[in-house]
Amino acid sequence: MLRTHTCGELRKQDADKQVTLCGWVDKYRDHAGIVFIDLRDRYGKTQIKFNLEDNSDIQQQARSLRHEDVVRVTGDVVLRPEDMVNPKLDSGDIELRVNELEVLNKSLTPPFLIDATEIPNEELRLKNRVVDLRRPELQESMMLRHQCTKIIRDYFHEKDFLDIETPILGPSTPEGARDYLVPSRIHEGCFYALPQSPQIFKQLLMCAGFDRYMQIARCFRDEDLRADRQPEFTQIDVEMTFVEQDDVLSVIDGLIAKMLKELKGIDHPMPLPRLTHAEAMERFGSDKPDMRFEMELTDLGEIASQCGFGVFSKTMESGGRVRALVAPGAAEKYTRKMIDGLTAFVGDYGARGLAFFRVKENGLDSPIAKFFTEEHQLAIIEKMQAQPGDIIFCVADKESVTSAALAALRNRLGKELELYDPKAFSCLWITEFPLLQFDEDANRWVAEHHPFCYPHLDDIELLESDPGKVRAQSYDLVVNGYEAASGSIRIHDPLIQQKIFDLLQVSAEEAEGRFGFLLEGLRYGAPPHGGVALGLDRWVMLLCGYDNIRDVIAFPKTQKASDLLSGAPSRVDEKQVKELHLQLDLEEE
RNA sequence: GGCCCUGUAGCUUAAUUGGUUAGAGUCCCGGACUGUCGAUCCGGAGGUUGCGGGUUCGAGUCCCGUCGGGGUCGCCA
Repeated sequence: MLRTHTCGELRKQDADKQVTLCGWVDKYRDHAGIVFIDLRDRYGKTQIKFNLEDNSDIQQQARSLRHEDVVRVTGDVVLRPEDMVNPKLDSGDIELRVNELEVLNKSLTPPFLIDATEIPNEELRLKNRVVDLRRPELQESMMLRHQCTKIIRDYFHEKDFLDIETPILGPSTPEGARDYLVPSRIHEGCFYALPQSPQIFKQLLMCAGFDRYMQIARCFRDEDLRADRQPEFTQIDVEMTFVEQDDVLSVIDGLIAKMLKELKGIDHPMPLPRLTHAEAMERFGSDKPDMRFEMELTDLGEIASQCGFGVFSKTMESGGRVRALVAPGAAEKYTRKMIDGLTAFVGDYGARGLAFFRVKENGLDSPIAKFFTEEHQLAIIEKMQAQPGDIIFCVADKESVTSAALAALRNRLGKELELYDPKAFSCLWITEFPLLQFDEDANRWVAEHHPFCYPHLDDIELLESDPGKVRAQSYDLVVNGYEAASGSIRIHDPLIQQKIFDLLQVSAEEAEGRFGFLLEGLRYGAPPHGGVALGLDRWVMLLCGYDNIRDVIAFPKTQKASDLLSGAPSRVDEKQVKELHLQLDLEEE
């Protein structure tokens, strides 16, 4: 080793030792006669000093050191004078009195400073990711990510799970997200697809008797990006044999308890609370409600039907709904102009308007209050359990719009009104998702989760009579309003699997062609099985307290799915294209 | 595909809302300084205001287009 110690480990008790450190020049303070440098590596910082009286040659050389130079220094650990101790530094009791200096690599002037209190814009950071990754925030998020996967691997190992790898080059499957395709050189006109998840392969591992499987698996989806979505991301993929839903959930409960305890010192109530999909939609308008605060939706349909406000009564007549939420103490904080902003905001979710009432001691204050009798006003206040100073926001529309708009409004108000501790964690399971959803455009049923979910046992008969009412044995883990895991009990019976494909209008022939290898697996003694996949990136993001997944990925992609560091994706040689039997149809420049 | 925000020295930003030579901090370069730790002090360099066009006597500022970055709706089994 070129060093005897790291920059983070020297303490009082190391005084008088001769040591060698390597690291980056973090800060330098040149006083002519004495030069101080904070030397940095991933373990911490140690102040090193060059005294003119000790060695004028080395001291002279030290004066030319600049940010990010890489150096190796040897010297004596000395206690700092008592009044020169730096309490901000873990190693602040000591410093290194250098008597040998080797510049391992002189750095160009970095595009931005590592210790900057001002964070450079993200484009620049991504282009210069190597420098960016030296920033303490990213160093910490990478370390936390490692701790996280370490805990996960240990946990599943202790519970007899096997880590088995599945193919990256697989078949393209028709349902679901858009695939990233890889053309085959050997098979003309054929393509591999990168996995959207190892779903089918892990089911086959269950069929093969591996009983308990886990993998930290990279997944790829060629869809548009979001703050919490990257085209390639990492799942903690889990599958178990001879289990029911409760078994899967409690294994994950144990993992979450361990992660929150060991990484954040949090004792989350266990088992994690559960809510059916139907109840979540009714109470929060969302299948991923942020449970750090209350603010539930309330149905005002009864009053809306009777009132004199045409928008409300007509919505009810046409089979829509009028639902509302209470923004506690918002009456003073939200001006008319700000409420107009909220109206535009819910417009993004399809709501054509946002009715609001300021709650007073003896009634409601609103441009539309005149359409409501005193009796109705009091009934609304009673029903909403509103207090003077609150604002009641209502959306009247078809049910799906009231849900989407009010759920989004709830999240926004919760944040703006500071209704929760941003450092808190609140997890819950959402269960019993609908198995199918009717796609109006395609005029057919599509799988809500994926086509391998086992229907709820009580609903099997509905598959024929009323497919939209069939609940799946599926579940999502929601953390602070983010979908942090998702899974289901799978179909292990090829006949039921075929029935689902029929409903999805996937013909037997097509199913055989696309999923034949799964169906075949199910035919040779497939055991009941089920599993779940956790979004690792999102978990690390939440554990770090970030609202952006890129800060927990070493080399992330931009919203347009390019890597500003490597330049991917990029054009390739015509020769490579030809070898793959492809022809590019590009516009001439 | 839609909507919104954004782009000014290497970096973080200001520019009195269309008005003189685009200002500051930091970084960088030079000088001073033997106990700093956001070192301090003095001096210097550093700008095609992303790019292209338009309106105007005059554009960093307004308009159109375009490129990059971000947020979001659709999309994401």
